[in-house]
Amino acid sequence: MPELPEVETIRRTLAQHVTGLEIREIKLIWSSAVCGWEDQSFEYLVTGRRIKTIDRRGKYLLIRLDEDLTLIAHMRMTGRLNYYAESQEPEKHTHVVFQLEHGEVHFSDVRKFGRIQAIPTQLCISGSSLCKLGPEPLEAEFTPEVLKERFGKKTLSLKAALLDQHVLAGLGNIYVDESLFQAGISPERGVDTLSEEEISRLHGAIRNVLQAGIDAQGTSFRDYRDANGEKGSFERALQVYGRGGEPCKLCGQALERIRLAGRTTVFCSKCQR
DNA sequence: AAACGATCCTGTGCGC
DNA sequence: TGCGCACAGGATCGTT
Repeated sequence: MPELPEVETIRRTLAQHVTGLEIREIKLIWSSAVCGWEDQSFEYLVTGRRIKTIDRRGKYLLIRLDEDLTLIAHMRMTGRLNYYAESQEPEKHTHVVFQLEHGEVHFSDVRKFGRIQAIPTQLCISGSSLCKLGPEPLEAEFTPEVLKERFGKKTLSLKAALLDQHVLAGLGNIYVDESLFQAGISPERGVDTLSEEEISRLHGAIRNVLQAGIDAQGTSFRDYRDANGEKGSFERALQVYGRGGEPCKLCGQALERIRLAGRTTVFCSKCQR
């Protein structure tokens, strides 16, 4: 499932191929995957525009086009953006094909949850759901003090808080469980029970884990691929995610597997307090 | 206001 | 071997 490290990897691999290229034609195979601005169709807005840069905010990919238009793409669980230098027949779950002046980009999604939306760039700053997102965990402005402030007066579990994109942007089920393991803190703890030292440890663990994920080009537990169709390698470094019942790599005790905040949660009840 | 559950989808993998 | 069902999960919406 693309979380921050996976979306960042897609951003980097896609940008290498498509920066500066014009979008010549859109093929909509399943039109619900895209959404235009007001009554204008997605094809009308996007066709003929040039790709300037590609940014990322949390798990959102922001494809900046000229004339101040932005494509906001979200992969949800199984979405993919693939670049092909040569024209390709769309695969079974490909919903949109962007034909560029060189090559094409295919947006595919088995579970049909991913979306691409075209909106005026200024609306990304005020007026879209993007401006409600929490801070970027890898930016210098994100400090332990900011994390504490984001938790505020909430009383919910750490698991629920860290999955909430309004608290902190970019974490999903994999990296929340991994961060909490590295910090040695139980996902069941309320956010209001952490000491200063624990907040600081959690902050450091989140940044470590996300950076390691990016360095490994993401986690390909199931469906994730980058824009070149390559898998990531971070699944080999996973300490807890997907390892319920298996021995903890630190103490050997069997890892707990519970349901928390509506998500499968794996942790070590001995190492995480 | 905060927190929780239901919803959307389809492929995978399990049990019988 | 084959069938059916639970499960996986991010964000949004509605309800408590």
